[in-house]
Parts: sequence; C-alpha cells; structure tokens
Amino acid sequence: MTMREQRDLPTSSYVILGLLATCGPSTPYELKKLIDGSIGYFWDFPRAQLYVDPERLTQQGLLAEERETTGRRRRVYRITAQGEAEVRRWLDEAAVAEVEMRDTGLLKLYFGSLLNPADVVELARRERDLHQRRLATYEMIRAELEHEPAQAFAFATLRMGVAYERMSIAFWEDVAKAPPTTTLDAAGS
Amino acid sequence: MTMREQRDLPTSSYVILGLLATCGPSTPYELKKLIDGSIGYFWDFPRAQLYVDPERLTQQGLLAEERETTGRRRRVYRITAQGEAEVRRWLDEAAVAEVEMRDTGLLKLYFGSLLNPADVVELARRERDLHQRRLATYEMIRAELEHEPAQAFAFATLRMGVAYERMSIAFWEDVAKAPPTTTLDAAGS
DNA sequence: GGGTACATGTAATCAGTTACATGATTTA
DNA sequence: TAAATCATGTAACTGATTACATGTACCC
Repeated sequence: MTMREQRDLPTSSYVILGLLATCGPSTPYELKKLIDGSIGYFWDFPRAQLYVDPERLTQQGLLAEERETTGRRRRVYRITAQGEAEVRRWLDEAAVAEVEMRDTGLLKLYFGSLLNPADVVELARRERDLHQRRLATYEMIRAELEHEPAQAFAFATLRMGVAYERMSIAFWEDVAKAPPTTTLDAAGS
Repeated sequence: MTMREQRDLPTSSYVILGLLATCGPSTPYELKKLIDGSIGYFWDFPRAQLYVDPERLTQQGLLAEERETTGRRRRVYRITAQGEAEVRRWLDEAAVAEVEMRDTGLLKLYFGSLLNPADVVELARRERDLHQRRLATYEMIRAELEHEPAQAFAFATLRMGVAYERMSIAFWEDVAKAPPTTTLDAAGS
C-alpha cells in the first residue's frame, strides 16, 4: 500500500479556514461577504465554492458544521483544532514562487502588434480608468481601516493594493502617451 | 429556441490564438516554450491545456490542424481567418475589471494575526527573496529584448513586470522591518 | 398578505491539472 | 545499439463556474 503524499488543499479552502479562525463561526454567505470586502480584490472565489469546500473540510475533520433547526436552517461552520493546525502549517510553509498577476489588460498588450496604434492607446486608457476606479475604492476602505488596530494585517495588504494600483495607473498612462510599435518608423517622417 | 449568448473563450485559448497569430504555425510543445519565456511569468498555463484547447478551437473553425505524416507525427496548428477575427474581437472588447493578483504571500499576510511576529518577519523575508529572484530573471530577459524592435510589446509588458517586482521587494522589506501587529502595545513598555 | 430583496442550496457542466503511457532523437 | 533526453498524446480526476430552484424575512 502506497503512502499518499500529503497534498495542499486548494487555496479557497485555506481562505475559508483562515477566515473562520480569525472571524469566528460563519455561514457560507457570511464568508462570501467577508471575502468580497477584502481578499476578493486580489483573489476572488465564486459563491458556490463556499458551499462546496466547507462540506469537504468537514469530512476531513477540519471544520465542524452546525445546522440551524429553525428558519433558514443555515449551516454554520466553525474551525476545529485540527483545522487551526492545518492553516498554521500552511502559513508557516515556505512559499514556492506562486504569484500570477493574471491581468487581462497586460495579456492584450502583449499581443498589441495585432492592433493598430490607436487601439493600443484605447486599451491603455481603458485600463488606466479601471485601475483608477479601483484605487478610489481602496482609498475609501483605507480610511475606514486606518485607525482600527485589530485590522492591522488587512491594512497592510491594502497598502500593497494601493501601491499596485498607483503603479498600474502610471504604467498605462505611459503606454497611452508612448504606445509601443513594431514598425521601425512610427513617429519620424 | 433561445439565442445563446456569445460567450468568451477561456483565456488560455486567446493566448493560443494570439501566439499563433504573431508567431506563425506551431505545435503545442512550441507554444508551451513560447509561454514559458514570456506570458507564463504573469499567467501560466499547464502543458496539457495546450493540447486540449487547440482541439476545441479546431472544431470551432478558429484553427486548422496539420499532422506530420512521418517521424513524431506532431500536430501543427495555424490560425484561420475566423480565428484571427476572434482574437481581434477580444482585443478590442472593453475590459470588465479582470485583475487578480493571486499572490499567496499576500493572502498569508492577511491572516498574519494567526502567526507570531517572528513568523511574519520570516514570511516577509521569504517573499522579498522570491521577488528578488524574479526581478533578476526579468532583468536578464530585458537585456535581451531591449534593442529588438520586433519585441516592443513584449518589452512593454516586461517593464510592468520589473516595476511590479521592485514594488513587491520594497513592500516586503517594509513588512519585515515593521511587521503589523494586532496587539495594541507591541513596541512600548 | 403580497411583493421584493435577501439568502441558500444543489445539480450539471466545463475548465484545469495530474498521472500515465509511449515514441523519437541524440549521443556515447 | 543502448541509454538518456526530449517530446507527445490521452485518460482520469478534481476543482471551478454557471445555471437552476427554492425558501425566508422584511417592508408596505
């Protein structure tokens, strides 16, 4: 009988474990709300996942489920000691270079040679606007978190978000101002 | 009979279409090589996808497949006129706010309250190192692309990558120097 | 008590990933 | 020509996403 190598859970599951560990027992719906206002900005999960994952995690003994007996009969999940151990193990684990920007705009820019210059500028402006809107959202959340000591870690990740959006805005403004071109002679006569 | 809404292809398919449009006919293996040296740094796709997707795309008339009759009998794909139209349509399409950083380190930082401060510093250092290594890789590629006018768009996306890595390094150094803490009184007596 | 928004759950589908299996080319 | 490496394809599985179906609470 082969010993099956211990594999990591999907990322969505760690988010669920982490939220239940830090925010206490919650329903899938509440988890979605929490994610939408925080983590979801840089790593989103579809709602259904938050119903499917906890079931699996409960079977694995990492969560405990309690179902309301009246009204909406919702499932309230809380993390078990084993679940806390697993999320701590994951947090301590040395990272294996997992960063993916997954920026559709950047992907499109990579294929910019298929567009004419005017459309590249158009793309750059759309992207700049998109990042400006997101920056505005972040600044609002930032104002709310700024003086809540309990939210120090949320605040730190948000700072990263703000820096990223500012950088993106500057980048796309650059692109709009001086769009790359694969023809040798774009500006000169 | 309901008219089915025209849905976007998965992102992997647009990458395949884009690469075939810009680099000419290729095998799945060649596509993987192309991706590994460019797009893969910010949006990676597993090798198998590059065998599965083209089959679907061929059925949809967006690609044409030609199979070698000798040797490895590999499948060489080339983009059709219809395929080119589709990738251009996608490029022109107004973006719908699709950016996800998917940074595991940032996710872990969000749950930093579950760690003790020393482990937060540890995490920050690991992340800083990771981004430093990636920056070094980018700088090397940058040197290669710098004076190749045909690669102007690849160069532009790379500039973004470099900016992002520099920002990340600064961010994680900050975190390592002054790790957030949820206890009210970390430094004072 | 009827309408509306909020909330919940599940089934079906599709994409993403791992694992397996094999073949071709190169080089010693 | 044997061994090593490079290359290719597919099947099985797991996770992610969409679509469907329904129920509860609230407000007027």
